[in-house]
Amino acid sequence: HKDEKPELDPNNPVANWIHARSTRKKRCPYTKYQTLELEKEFLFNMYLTRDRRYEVARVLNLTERQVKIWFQNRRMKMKKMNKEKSDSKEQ
Amino acid sequence: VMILRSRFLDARRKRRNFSKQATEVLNEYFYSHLSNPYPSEEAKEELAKQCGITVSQVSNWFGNKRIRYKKNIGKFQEEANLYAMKTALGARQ
DNA sequence: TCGCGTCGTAAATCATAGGA
DNA sequence: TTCCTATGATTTACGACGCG
Repeated sequence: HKDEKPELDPNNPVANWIHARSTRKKRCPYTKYQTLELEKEFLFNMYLTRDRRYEVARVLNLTERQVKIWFQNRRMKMKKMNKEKSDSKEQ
Repeated sequence: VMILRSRFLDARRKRRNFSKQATEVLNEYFYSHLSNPYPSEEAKEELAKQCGITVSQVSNWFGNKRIRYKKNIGKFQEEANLYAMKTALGARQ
């Protein structure tokens, strides 16, 4: 499977499940300010240019990778919200 | 129609736990696929239909169930045995 | 080959439903 | 009513894979 397998015990039902690598950064909730600024930027444009990404990361004290991933996640959230909206309208 | 609509909107505002029957269906699938509890998109749609919830909610349920089960297998042992027995009895019909 | 896109998920955290 | 804990939803962070 994709992520790491910490267990090698074949009797462990969890052995073949997907597991996050131990090197993965622990999730760190962003501050209200960081989230608000990211949302404002997203409203301005759903996709970041290289320069905007650098600038947003600098101002919010996040890495460019974090900003890139935040936008990816935000687009997925928007997609999900749109789907739910259309699902509830039909039938 | 408007009643159903407003009921749905209310349900979104205030989360309700799933019905006992829905939880039953989800647990049956989970424990009978314990070595690979990752339902396909089609399976999720079928489960959603059976449970009267959305596909997203099915995904959430499996995500929560997998991590909570993994975090404390012992706590779920009794439940696991119950559904294993239920599956075994069902298979004989 | 790089680099950013989506998709599905892990794991942590949030919010609060519900029961003792 | 007042705590808790269980449960459903949301938020970060990646792995896998696609495409230009």
